[in-house]
Amino acid sequence: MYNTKEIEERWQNFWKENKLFNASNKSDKEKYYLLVEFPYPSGSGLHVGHVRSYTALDGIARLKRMQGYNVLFPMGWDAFGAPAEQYAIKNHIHPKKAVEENISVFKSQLESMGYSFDWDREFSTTDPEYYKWTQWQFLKFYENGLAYKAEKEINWCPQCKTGLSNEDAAGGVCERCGSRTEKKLKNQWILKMTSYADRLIDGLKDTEFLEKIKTAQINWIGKSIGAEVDFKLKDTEDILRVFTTRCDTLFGVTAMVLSPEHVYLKKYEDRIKNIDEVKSYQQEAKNKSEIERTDMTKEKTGVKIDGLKAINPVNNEEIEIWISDYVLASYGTGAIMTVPAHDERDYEFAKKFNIPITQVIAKSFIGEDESKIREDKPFTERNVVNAIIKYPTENKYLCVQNKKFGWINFVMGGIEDNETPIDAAKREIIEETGYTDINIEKELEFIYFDNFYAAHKGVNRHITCHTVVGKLNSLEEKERSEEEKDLADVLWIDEKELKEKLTTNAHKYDATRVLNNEGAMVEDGIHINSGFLDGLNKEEAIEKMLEYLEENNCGRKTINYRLQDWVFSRQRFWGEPIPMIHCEKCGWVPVPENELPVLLPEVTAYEPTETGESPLAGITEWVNTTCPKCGGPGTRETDTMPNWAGSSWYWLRYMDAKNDECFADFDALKYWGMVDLYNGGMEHATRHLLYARFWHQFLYDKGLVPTKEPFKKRVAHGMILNSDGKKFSKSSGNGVRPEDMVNKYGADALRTFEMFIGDYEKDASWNEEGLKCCKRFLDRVYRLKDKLNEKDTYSESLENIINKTIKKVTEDILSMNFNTAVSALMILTNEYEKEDTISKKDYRILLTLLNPIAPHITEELVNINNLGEAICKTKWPTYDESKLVDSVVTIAVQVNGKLRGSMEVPNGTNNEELIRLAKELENVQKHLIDKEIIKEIVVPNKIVNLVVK
RNA sequence: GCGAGUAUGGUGGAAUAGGUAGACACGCACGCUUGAGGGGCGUGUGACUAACGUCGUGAGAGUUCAAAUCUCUUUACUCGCACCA
Repeated sequence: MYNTKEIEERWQNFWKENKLFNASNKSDKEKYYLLVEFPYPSGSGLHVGHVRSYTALDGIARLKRMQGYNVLFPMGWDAFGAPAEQYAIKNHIHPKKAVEENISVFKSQLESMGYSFDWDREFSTTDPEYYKWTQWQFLKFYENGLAYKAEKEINWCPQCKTGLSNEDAAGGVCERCGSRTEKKLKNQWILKMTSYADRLIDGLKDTEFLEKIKTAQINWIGKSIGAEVDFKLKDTEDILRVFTTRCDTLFGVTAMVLSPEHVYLKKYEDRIKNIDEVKSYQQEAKNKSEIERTDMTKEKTGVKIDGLKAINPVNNEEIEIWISDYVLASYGTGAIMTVPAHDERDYEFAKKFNIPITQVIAKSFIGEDESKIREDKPFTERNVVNAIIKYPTENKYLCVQNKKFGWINFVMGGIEDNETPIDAAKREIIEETGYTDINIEKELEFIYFDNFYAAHKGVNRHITCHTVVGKLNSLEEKERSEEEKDLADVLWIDEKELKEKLTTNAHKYDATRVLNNEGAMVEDGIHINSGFLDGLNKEEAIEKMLEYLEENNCGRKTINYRLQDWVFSRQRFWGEPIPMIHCEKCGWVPVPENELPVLLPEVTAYEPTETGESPLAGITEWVNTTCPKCGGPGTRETDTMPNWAGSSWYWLRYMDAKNDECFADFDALKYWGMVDLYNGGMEHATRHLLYARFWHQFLYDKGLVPTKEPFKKRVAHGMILNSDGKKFSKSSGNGVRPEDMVNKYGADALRTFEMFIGDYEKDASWNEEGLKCCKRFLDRVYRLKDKLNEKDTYSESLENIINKTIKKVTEDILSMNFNTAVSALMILTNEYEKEDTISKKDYRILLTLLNPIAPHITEELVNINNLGEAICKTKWPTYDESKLVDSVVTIAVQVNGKLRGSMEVPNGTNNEELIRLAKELENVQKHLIDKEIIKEIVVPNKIVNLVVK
């Protein structure tokens, strides 16, 4: 019928020759900046996943251009980094050469898809003209004290022989090669990203990122507000500083725990009597992989330090100090105070090593239910025990039901002065239920408070509850007193029903604690055993404790972040050289700006070295240089930047890509401002976006860019999965190559299909049948040319649907609901097919609306049918509001909310008339017989509902 | 464990200021076209029922004249973070 290849090439050349998609930096038009993450030009070529997001934004770009915007829609290459280097090593070609080849494949693939990129602004992060400015910006960080060199334990991948950021080595596995990472000390360049932590959170307010992206970033930064507390180290001048979010629990501290890397272990080596044991534990921790260390299912380990003790600043108690690998060196101060009563991990540790557990917070049900007390009666204090007793053989629990009020609860009663809670429980069980063969196993560790009106004594009880747990060995019993029999019935309640049937929240709480076998008491409550904090709730207690700590100079309010500074060094060849020179006399000296870029030297071997140094370290003629400051001998930094560096400012370069005076002219930066819409994968929601925002915020602070934030709106496309719903992977060899699909069905069909495949934000499974159907749809559009008549106005019968479709397609594309936009165009096509003939204008409007998604075939059809100027040179259509209204509407008629009929009426028929007509419907009348209408509900133009009785 | 999200026919998915659930497709069935295949065209297609009807948006409650949509509870799956003190 038609040759897609021929048509596509013709129009791609037409766009190129006429430079139709080049954005101008000077224009009266309103600007619109669309950005897709620039690809990594890998050896495997373009993926169907790329096609999805590029087509989506291309559609928006084409539509916006036709709407009269000056659209910037650029493309470039993120070509530095380990994968390009690995690829080069594997295929024995220079990375530069490999990158060039890959880029040319990628570019021709992109061009064959018909994307409307402004190729005049293309660049690669590996171009010296680009990385000159990446280096220049690094120097700005350095000048402002935000780049520093530090000896830092890094994640080391023995396979790739390189240092990795925490991000690249998440979970103790190298992101690139999947091998286990080790820890290694290295002197690294680090960017002080943590000093922007708050800004990175606050700045989100100025963006319209997807909510889930905002939360992901906030979680990643992991801000937590707490306090530093200084414990005196007994018999020394030192203090042991810890970070805690719960300084209110300081009276519950029963141990201190240091991370195995803590500096005091070295410093006080001589005092530690069991230093050998400590050292071997440190060694063990070091040898463990990150995975083993962070495996939460494993049991806690640790060693008590014999010879060091800490002093609790609130009560001067001496506290034992331990080391354990559950305390991380990298967070807070690398040491913690242990409050086993109220922290799960500390509880587990304490149980394992028999560390005392001191309850300092008690759950309280007081004030929860005012109806339980009588305001006119006095309060009395009482100690009470609840007995949770299991049936001898089944999962049932012993309860009693009050005959007068119906309340159900566990056996409970007061504890007399000479009794333990266990004694009291036994006595009460015998009295209340008659069972005698009782085995109390334990008393729960944590008490709680409750209150109620004790009717038989005429007083309100303020009770302190102890809970005991046990079972009956047998159902042996003795007769209960008449009084008890009158008061309550004995019930056995199944484990599953327990929480529903128990009356009070306090007893439900007890049931939960026992059934779930709960450990630490982590809920909020009232402070006890806490000196000046007793009786306070959590917030009050934290505030008061902070005051105390500050007055006594032993602590202060502090904020901690999960986010860490950005390790900016890589021991690799294929990256931007870090433009620093080391001089024996002057230390680290920046390369003068006029000597930038520091070019990568030509080398023959770029494989990483066994020593862990960058391959650059071996090239003495490159390394040896003179110190820019004193003129003496100097050596160049041989580490290179991570591949996140080049992508941390690339959107700025697009604004003025050929500038050789500066990274981009300030007027150009001002003209384009924020990226209006930035699309990329969810996998970049934290790392790339945070690095990019950090970088941009810094440039803003230095007055180098005009906006606080780089991106206004960020969206994320769903992945294209294979037909089994799994990720495409190289190893399983199930990839779909876009060029194969283009050859078979054409670029337009592939574009249309990937837009129709489903919700843009959700993952979608590849299915070639669906692609065929989209090709069929385009064929149908093509065949409509046979119905053309000579008229140049909309066909009257189609006017309404045409206007509706203009509205729908415009809104849907701009709101990224591409699937429903395609669906609307299919519906319009169906309508056209029902007509005997269609006008030129009818046809042209369909082709125009379809153009952003299928640009080649639509231009071709306009051209061969003499429908006027090329679509991409014309205005995007607007709809006529007055033509959107249907003259006749269908009204659904319901009786009691159930559909009983429908009727066609003129639009705007009044309510009385609608009700009258509705009642006349045969099927409706049937349901009105012998019924009285009590309510008539009308939603104009939609529904009539008759409520009958 | 914490955080976020998702759940609708045989399938992909439509429909949320609450208002005819299943648009548009795929698949399937039947028919027409064709020597046949492919392709095209047409009709039908949530379940149960002979039918009137009844049921139906993961499950269970609730609010309402009316719930896929709002509230509460709950299950499963996906993603992110995870011994973060």
